Amino acid sequence: MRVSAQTKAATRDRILQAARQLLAEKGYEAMTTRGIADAAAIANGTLFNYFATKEAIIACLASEAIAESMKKADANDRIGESLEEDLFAVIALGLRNLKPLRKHMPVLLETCLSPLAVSVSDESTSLRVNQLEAVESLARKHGFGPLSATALQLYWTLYIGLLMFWASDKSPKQEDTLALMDDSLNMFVGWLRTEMPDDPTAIKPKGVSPWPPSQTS
Amino acid sequence: MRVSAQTKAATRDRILQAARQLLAEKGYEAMTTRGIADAAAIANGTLFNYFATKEAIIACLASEAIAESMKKADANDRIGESLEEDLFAVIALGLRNLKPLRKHMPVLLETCLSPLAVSVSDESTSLRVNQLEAVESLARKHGFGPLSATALQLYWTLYIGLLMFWASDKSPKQEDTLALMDDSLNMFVGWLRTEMPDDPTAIKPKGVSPWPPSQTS
DNA sequence: ACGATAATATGAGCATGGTCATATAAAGCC
DNA sequence: GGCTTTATATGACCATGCTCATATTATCGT
Repeated sequence: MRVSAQTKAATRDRILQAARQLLAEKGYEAMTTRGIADAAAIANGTLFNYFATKEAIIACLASEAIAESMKKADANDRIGESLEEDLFAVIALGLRNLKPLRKHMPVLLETCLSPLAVSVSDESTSLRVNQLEAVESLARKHGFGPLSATALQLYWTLYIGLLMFWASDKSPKQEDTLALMDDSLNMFVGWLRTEMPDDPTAIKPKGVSPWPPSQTS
Repeated sequence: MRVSAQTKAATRDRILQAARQLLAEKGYEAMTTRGIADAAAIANGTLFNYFATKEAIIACLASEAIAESMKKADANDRIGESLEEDLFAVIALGLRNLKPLRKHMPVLLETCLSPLAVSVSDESTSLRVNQLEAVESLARKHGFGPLSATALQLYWTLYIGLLMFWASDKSPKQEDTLALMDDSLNMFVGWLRTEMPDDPTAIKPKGVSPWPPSQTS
């Protein structure tokens, strides 16, 4: 039973669509693989030809959402006044794209985004790598040298913590999350300024020395 | 079938012991509730009279380990030169007590320690609360005002990130974890110094003004 | 057109975590 | 000691995630 690549892609899409809907309707646990298979009009076993595990399915949903936002962020390569500002913009964009999945972030984080994770799926690792590359590139543009592994580790930890907070943020427009984001980034970039050596090859914005570790914001 | 409190406690202990052993032997997934029940010489259903879920069992193991270290930390109320130093000591002690569970930290973190979590069990929330109280108390002793909710949030995020890293730290004596811990704490306390107002009611060590936001370490 | 081939679909089946009606026996009362 | 009460133990049972031997059918060589 050979099936054209087109058909396969279509089936994959049906699965993802079904999963998206069921996740929204009933939540992660009540969304069963049998339910997804039924909604996608395939047998239960077939589902696992497309995705190795139930987790892989939602990992894919999350991955798509974040990848989407990274693409948009890449397109807009305007450089802001500070690294904080630019990171803020990128992350905020990511949150906007993840909005439909917000209520299910705990599961997503536990299953596929956990920092330095067991690397469940390729999706999730590439997701992390991409994001960190974007951060590094932004940092470079703001006159920082290459970020140490530790710096990236800390960034990712703070990012995950932020997503966690966002997931259960009860404030009306989730403005508490924005506040936490502000603090996280201030803390992170402030620390970077004290730790990272200046990178002479970097593009320094406006001729202003990018590394006097003085001001807070 | 009434059973004395003694017997119940003994059964509970047998369960925990069995779980500890099976976890060490076979890992979390291969440790089945039936296996635990058998090893504890009770029926499968009985297990769930003592622990609501499989997760609750390991949450209990982790909780005990950390609580143990908190007790030791409380006993030793010597104040060091800096807040970083004291936090370092507390966390290092915690890691020592968690050592037997190190290889299973990912599961533990996912299931019962996740930040701002769904609050699976009382064990885990009280665990977080206790730890944060200890941090706050230490901060006070070093001349910081009461920590904001954000500060505690950031601390917990960094702590979880550290445990994550530790879990998969491949360096011989996990010295990379200590390095990350150092950086995390420097970043955190450095940020605290720029953010927190001085607290005049706090015990200030050695009459030295505890809040000039200048030096790095 | 028509097998032969092999990629894909299928669903019975497995072990698991967890539930619940029922069985069991310890404690209290006479 | 026998009878009642009731907290606890029990294991058959359920739905679930996932596997795998088998069935199915699109494609290709002729």
